[in-house]
Amino acid sequence: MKSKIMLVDDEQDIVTFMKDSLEDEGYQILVAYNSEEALRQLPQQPDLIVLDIMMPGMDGYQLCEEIRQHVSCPILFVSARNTEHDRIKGLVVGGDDYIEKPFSLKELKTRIFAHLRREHRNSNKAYHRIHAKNLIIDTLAYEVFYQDKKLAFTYREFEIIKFLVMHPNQVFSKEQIYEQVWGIDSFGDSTTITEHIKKIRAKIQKYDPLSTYISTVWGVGYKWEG
Amino acid sequence: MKSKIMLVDDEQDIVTFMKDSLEDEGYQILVAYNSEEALRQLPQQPDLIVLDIMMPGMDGYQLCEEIRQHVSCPILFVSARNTEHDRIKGLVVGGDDYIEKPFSLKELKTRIFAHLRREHRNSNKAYHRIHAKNLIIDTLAYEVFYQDKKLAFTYREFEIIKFLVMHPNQVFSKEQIYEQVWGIDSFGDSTTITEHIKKIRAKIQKYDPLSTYISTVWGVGYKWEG
DNA sequence: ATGATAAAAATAAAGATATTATAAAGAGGC
DNA sequence: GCCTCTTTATAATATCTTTATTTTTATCAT
Repeated sequence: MKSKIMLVDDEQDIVTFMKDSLEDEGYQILVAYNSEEALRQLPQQPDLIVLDIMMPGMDGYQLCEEIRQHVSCPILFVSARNTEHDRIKGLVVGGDDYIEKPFSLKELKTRIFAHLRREHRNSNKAYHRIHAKNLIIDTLAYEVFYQDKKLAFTYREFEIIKFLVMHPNQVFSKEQIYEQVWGIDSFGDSTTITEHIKKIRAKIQKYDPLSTYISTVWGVGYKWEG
Repeated sequence: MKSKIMLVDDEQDIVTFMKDSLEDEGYQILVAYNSEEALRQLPQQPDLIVLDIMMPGMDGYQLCEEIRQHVSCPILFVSARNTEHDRIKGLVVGGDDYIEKPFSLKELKTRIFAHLRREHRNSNKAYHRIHAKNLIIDTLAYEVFYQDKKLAFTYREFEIIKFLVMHPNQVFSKEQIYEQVWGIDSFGDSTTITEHIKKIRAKIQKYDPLSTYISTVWGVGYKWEG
């Protein structure tokens, strides 16, 4: 899946320069030569935005604040203005990074890469140990602990727990869970989820009878209580 | 909720300097004077890590890679080494930012704040939370809150609220609502909408008897007051 | 204006339906 | 053969829909 990057700068040469180079890396690029164009393209949901500060009309700072009303992706400022005050202001208005002009392409690329990787980490929640109430779920070792006791879950059970735990407070239908755990190309009856959930609940309840970990949202699905 | 920040640097003066200043800001601080200490404290799950590169024993780059096996929080490098190559390497091994020594406390604080804010944005998934007067509607968790109280809505009720909330101040006929919530191919009597609206109103009114959330437009339909 | 009338909406409660929980038996893999 | 997974049947609930009745609202004639 290609990441979408929006470049906002009134200097066409620099934009072209960045665009070509980033396209070589396999990114999909959206270009805007002023703030209004940028806002118009926002609905396309870029994964990252590179923003010049000095632009005619609405400047980069204002644009950034505006963008933040709608989108939470990383925003990198690029600017020739380079006092500490400028850098701080960039971060204050909602930016995530600040690169001085002139910059090397290599540094730009690396920073973009680092930011996207972090977004990816976040969406993946690649933590390998997740604490959830009184449980600790080790997604690599396939182990669940209640305090020092190890709870024994089967493969499917664990996969279900893992999936839910990684997206706490979000309701998933039986079908969604089935698809996630069994794979998109599996065909089978997702009523088996009900049964697995029951087993999971029973095992947890044995150690922690008071808390609810997986709750049923009637007519919708199941949800991990975070 | 205080954020937990871990400082890793072998220069004790600098650590103390940062620690005092960050504690003033209300952060909770963990201190490590070398990489081993840092790793030992990792299970305490800091929300952000500030990392010096040049340290005796395992250096900052190696430590960063090690940390990344376990934890996905933002890592800020702080270093006197300041070539482009150094900065890039920091990002490559999994860092999220690079601050040159000597740095101003103000810039350090601002960057820390910006990173934590981003984490917060990500974990909050604020896009799925709609604020409407005194209610907060969480479309992923299928939950509605009045201040801190959770209101219990059934599936259909929730879907109706969700639909109306997403188009505030716009009147929809019973048929339109029915079509939206039940699906275009459903056939049934949309008088059931009346009943559901009643239920919704009753539940909200229990907590907020003064405001009107859903108003009736006689002969036309219902409307969410935005 | 006023009151009668008709239409729409609100209410209440019972009946019907659908979803989930439970239990137990059967199938499949190592 | 044992463990896990899946299926099936049944029970328990929560939810949805319908119906009947009352109330509200708008319209219109007087």
